[in-house]
Amino acid sequence: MHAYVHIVDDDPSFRKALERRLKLAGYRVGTYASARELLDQLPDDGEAGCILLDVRIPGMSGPELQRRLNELESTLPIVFLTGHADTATTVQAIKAGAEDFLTKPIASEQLIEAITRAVARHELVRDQRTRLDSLRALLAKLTPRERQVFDLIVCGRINKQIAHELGTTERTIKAHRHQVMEKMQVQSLAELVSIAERLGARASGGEVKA
Amino acid sequence: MHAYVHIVDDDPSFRKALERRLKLAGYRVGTYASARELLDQLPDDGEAGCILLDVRIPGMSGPELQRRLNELESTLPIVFLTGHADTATTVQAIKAGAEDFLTKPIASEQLIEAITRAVARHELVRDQRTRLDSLRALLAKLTPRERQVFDLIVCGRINKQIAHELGTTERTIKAHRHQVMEKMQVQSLAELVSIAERLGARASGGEVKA
DNA sequence: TTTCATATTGTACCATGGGACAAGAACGGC
DNA sequence: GCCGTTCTTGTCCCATGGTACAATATGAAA
Repeated sequence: MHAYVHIVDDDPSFRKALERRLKLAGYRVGTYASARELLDQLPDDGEAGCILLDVRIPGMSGPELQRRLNELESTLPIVFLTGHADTATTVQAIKAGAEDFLTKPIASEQLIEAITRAVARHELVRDQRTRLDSLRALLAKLTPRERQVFDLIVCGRINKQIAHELGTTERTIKAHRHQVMEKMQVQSLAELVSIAERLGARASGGEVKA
Repeated sequence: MHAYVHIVDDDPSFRKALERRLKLAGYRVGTYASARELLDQLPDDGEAGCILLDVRIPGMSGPELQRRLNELESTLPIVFLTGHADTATTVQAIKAGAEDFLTKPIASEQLIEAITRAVARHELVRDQRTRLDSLRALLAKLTPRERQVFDLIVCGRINKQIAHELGTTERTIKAHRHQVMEKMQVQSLAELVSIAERLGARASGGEVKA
């Protein structure tokens, strides 16, 4: 495996030591002295890996970096690694999605274990993300009108109703509907609804607004 | 609000003090000296509330009780409240879904805040659970045959294919299909697929096994 | 044995979805 | 002005879904 571990810590000697340990374990390693540094050369979500992050670092703190990465929709799991763990910070970090929260000094064995878990999870969420992105890309290719029709279709409306709601004819809706099925690359209504559900792009609507 | 707070702690004086504090704040309170005690008179998930749980209690530990409650599919959020918080335990508890992890002594303000959050979340998950249970109940009312048809319908198969796969006629499938729509209380295929997605009871199947 | 739930099947008939074949109108960019 | 995209609409025809009206068969339960 060629998983990439990104170490963010302000202590150069600690970074070096960790880097050596991890490279021996077969990981590729990137080191960063600050949150800023990591953000500037943002690691590629595309390859499996994780972030080893100190809580208290100069400038942007570990948890702040975590929040920033979440905003950027990074999928890289974060393993916190800190000398001084207070409960509130720990709770916050895990709630915010951190994969783990470890305290220095840490036994290699434990560290590797945590990294292995993190990398494994990354592969899962990364794949999941990729699939969703593909679907989102398809959806984005719909024209505004097609998107309207899409929404009504997955709400269970029939062509006649859609035509009425959009102030056009059934024939027109059939045309749009055809385009929607084509662009979304599905053969059945079931698949279309399934996609809508997974994208959260449905209004469940059983009720027809009279 | 009449939210119910369930206190599990082996220290009688602490329980009493906490009980007083919370009753003054307008909560209804149940106290338990051990995990066993709480499990024996399992609180009703139906009314909003949460559990205040000490980590180190005689017999079953806090985290063990948490695991047990998860197995029992309890929706009551757990707020851990302990004198001695080690990082590993904290991480585990939050990962296992605990709402919060606080340390004694705790200021009333902070405690109430955590409880308020926990109760609010409980109302959400409880409602969510109720909705899912209703759907599951509907699904459970399908006969084995109807369930087979349901599965194939939400995979996007058409009657003809379903009939072939189940070794029967299209007409029969129409009958079952009618029953399925009736029992699941839906008017459209879209709704049916939506339900299947939410219950995780679908095989996404776009591919027809030739 | 009778009764009920389940599974099965048939014949019409109508509503809806969807494709083939064709084409007009509005709008923005080259 | 010409071209491409989008939105629009029509007719004909067939496939599929859905319902009404009926009926048979099997197995378990009363």
